[in-house]
Amino acid sequence: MSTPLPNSSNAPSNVTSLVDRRLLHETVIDQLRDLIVQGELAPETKLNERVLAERLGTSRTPLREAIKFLASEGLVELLPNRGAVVAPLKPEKMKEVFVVLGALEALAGDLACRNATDEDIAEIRALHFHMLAHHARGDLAQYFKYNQQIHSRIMDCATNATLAQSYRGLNAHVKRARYLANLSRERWDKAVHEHGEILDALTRRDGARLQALLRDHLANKLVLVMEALDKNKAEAAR
Amino acid sequence: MSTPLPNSSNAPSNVTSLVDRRLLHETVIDQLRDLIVQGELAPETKLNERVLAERLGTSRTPLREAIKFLASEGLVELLPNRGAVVAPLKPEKMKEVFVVLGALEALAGDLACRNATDEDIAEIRALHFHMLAHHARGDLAQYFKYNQQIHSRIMDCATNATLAQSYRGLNAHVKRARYLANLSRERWDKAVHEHGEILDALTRRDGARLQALLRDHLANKLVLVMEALDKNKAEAAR
DNA sequence: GGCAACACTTTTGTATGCAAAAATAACGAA
DNA sequence: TTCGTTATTTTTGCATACAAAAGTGTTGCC
Repeated sequence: MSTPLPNSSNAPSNVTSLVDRRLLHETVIDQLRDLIVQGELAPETKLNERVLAERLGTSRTPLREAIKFLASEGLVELLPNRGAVVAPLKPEKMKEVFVVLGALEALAGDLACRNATDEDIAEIRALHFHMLAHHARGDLAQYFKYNQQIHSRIMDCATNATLAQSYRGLNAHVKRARYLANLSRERWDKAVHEHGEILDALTRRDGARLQALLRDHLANKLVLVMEALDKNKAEAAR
Repeated sequence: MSTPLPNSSNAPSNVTSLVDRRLLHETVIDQLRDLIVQGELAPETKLNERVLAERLGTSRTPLREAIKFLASEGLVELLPNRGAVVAPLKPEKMKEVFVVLGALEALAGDLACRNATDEDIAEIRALHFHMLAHHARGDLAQYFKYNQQIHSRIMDCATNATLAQSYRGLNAHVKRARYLANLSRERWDKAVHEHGEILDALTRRDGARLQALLRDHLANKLVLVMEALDKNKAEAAR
């Protein structure tokens, strides 16, 4: 997968190629995570080591290490003596994740109100308008992208790497459900409106208010995901 | 947890020994985590694969898988082409962890107030008195044990496995700092008093109050750990 | 003595090999 | 047919082997 820049500069050889310090099993972790989050590997898919290793152009050893890593993140489940599967998308699990995510985002919002610079907030406002543009155009994919970026920026403004990491891990689960969403225009408009309020609270640095807004925002998103999950299940049963 | 009833019936032998389904790399994960949390492997210790594998009576392959798993939990750090080290105990990191842990415990407390049965609370009260006993006796180790159990029980009462897992992961970091504590009697008494209030709030199922108490309790603990960390650093520099 | 270049050792990262467990297929009896 | 049993294949789990990188020591030069 695209060997990154095979040292095109004619630099002296003692420079231990600052580019490809990337380890194979780390790229495998990222690739595998992407496959799962993008839904390319559907929930409950069995991860056949031989096949996957070949697909990723590596051997089983780094792949197995990557699987263990992602197992700790919860994206895959380890079945003793039966390998691993992509973690199922259970409604019950989703509820749990959203509750925790709500607490983490609320915390991030509160911290962000204290720690964000005016430039940070300006940048989030810019992203917000980009998002509005894609909403107006009805471009869901781009909308999601900027939506994620906004939440991600708020998280960054909290300046708590540990918080950010916990968030990312749990958010990966939610991202998997994204493609199910199939947002109604009404819901979509509502979510956008909520984002407006979120931006306001952040601008006013009203931590308590922002906390509440983010929690609600997530609760609404949960409802959406649950509906989609139910519909999906109904279709599968049909 | 708890392998469910190891086949007490005299069933035919085709039942593949429900007891030792435990996989080697899983036991290695637990062993290694323990070594780190108990402080047997001090922060920043280089994890020599050959040596460690021998020590744990296994080969490098399962050990490396375990290391990747714990890296995702944050207990070890991966250094590209240079192996792995036990994650350092940085004050900055501790602050971060405590903030997140505060949010998670607060959430757990709130949920516990709604979901705990009266029996659950009775059991926590029992543990509380055990803890008081060990406090009275000045037995710090046993005190810590029951202290942990109480917090752990509250977490269980929240009945959110995802929350519990996030909590455990972060709490592992804190546990590592435990042996540094060197509690003054005054501080200790204060912590015990806080626990009394925590039990009260839980008994009255006052979620808002319990949240605040747990957050404060953790904030106080952070102060303690920071002092210990500073003292430790000062000694190391001397 | 200090330091740079080189050879050598150790350690990590990846691939492969092999044994045990699980999945699957083939077979036979009710 | 359907179920249960057994043989075969596949897959996993662990150990080992090999190559590349990092680490260490030595030599020679200033």
